[in-house]
Amino acid sequence: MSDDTPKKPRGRPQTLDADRVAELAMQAYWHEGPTEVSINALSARAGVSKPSLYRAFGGEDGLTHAALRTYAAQVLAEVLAILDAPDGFEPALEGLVHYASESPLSDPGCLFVKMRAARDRFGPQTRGLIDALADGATAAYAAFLGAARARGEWTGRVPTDLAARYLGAQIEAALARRAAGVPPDEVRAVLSLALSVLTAPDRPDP
Amino acid sequence: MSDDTPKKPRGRPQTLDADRVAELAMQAYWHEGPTEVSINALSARAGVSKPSLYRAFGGEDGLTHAALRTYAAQVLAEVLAILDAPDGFEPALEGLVHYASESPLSDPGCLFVKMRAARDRFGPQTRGLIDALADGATAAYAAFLGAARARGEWTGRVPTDLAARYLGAQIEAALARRAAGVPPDEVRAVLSLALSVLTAPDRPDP
DNA sequence: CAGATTACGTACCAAGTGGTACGCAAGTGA
DNA sequence: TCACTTGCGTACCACTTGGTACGTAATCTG
Repeated sequence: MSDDTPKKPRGRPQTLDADRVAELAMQAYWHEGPTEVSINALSARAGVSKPSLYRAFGGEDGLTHAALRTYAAQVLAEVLAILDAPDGFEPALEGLVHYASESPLSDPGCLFVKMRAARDRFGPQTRGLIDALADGATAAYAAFLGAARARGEWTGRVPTDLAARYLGAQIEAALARRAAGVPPDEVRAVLSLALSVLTAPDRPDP
Repeated sequence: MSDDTPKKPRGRPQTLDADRVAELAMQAYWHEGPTEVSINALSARAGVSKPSLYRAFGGEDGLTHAALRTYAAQVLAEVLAILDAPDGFEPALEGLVHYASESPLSDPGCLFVKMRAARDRFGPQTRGLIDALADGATAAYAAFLGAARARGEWTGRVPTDLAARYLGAQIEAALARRAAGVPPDEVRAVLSLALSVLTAPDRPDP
């Protein structure tokens, strides 16, 4: 037990900061679109030679994987934390709407949504991470709605699993429209209207 | 007055059928995604030399423009005709839902939606057509809803222009999800739920 | 000091991109 | 028949893509 021995490596010291590069790649993919940024451009912008990139990430798949991983840890986690807010159902939902429609954080859209849309342009690692994150998101939505229902804060008639998929679809659509340049207040108006299906009281049977 | 004189051209007779090529390009862009099909591949598949393509369409912009034009005349027109169906509001809406969620016509998604999403990858002609079609679609939605309201078939409380944008956004999202491989019945479920906002009777003030 | 070991970037690779120069084939008119 | 006009495709262009072979610089061990 102790492979944490900090024995020094023998050769030339490493000067490439992989985390910094991953962060930079994430920003580039996020703001300009993952299919619009080439490895050539990225290595030039990061001031790092291409072979160094390949050494650190093992190819384009590794790079996109690292970028999405960084995004998930840095942005998605924070967003999903909204759902665990202790204020209850409707404030949490309002938090989600705010994030997806008008938050500056979502002004360039959502890297995950963009990568999901271009899913089959990526390698196996990245695809796997995309799928895992997608599953995680819908699971989080389902748990959120299930808990709200259990607490009696949500009394909608829509089945929980459909509502979870619906919520995910609407958030995703809002983020896509945001990335496409639709003004925030219009995105919000449409999204709020869509989610009113969940929050609206049961309509009386005719 | 008469430039319809059918005087024969003097040189070599033209063998390239531009309409056929445009149709073929449309199919390729539609089914495989407009950014996934290169001019090289297209000219090879059409059995036509690249210079011939450039002579007929004047470059990639002209080709994508022609493809989208073909799609609009051949598919979009038919879809928008659903809105003019004489059966009234709800059947027309149901027709739209059917088209966007489960019709085999929308199995590969919608070329217009795909090109709109990749809008700034195209040249000025194509971009112009994309914008024009987008305006036309929202105008058609607004006219549809306005007419239904005037006829008293639609009594929703949502303002007409918001409802039009909402309808457009939901249809577009459904088509995008369909192209992404989401199963038809799930697309339908989500879309129906979303549109129930429009068709649902006013909820009584609490 | 002399090896051994490691990370570095220059300079390359094949393949693909959109786009075109140019010679040649196939017609028409005189 | 012969010049002229027009459409056609071979064969190229410069450039970008993802990816790598290889010489060299920088460090540790002996």
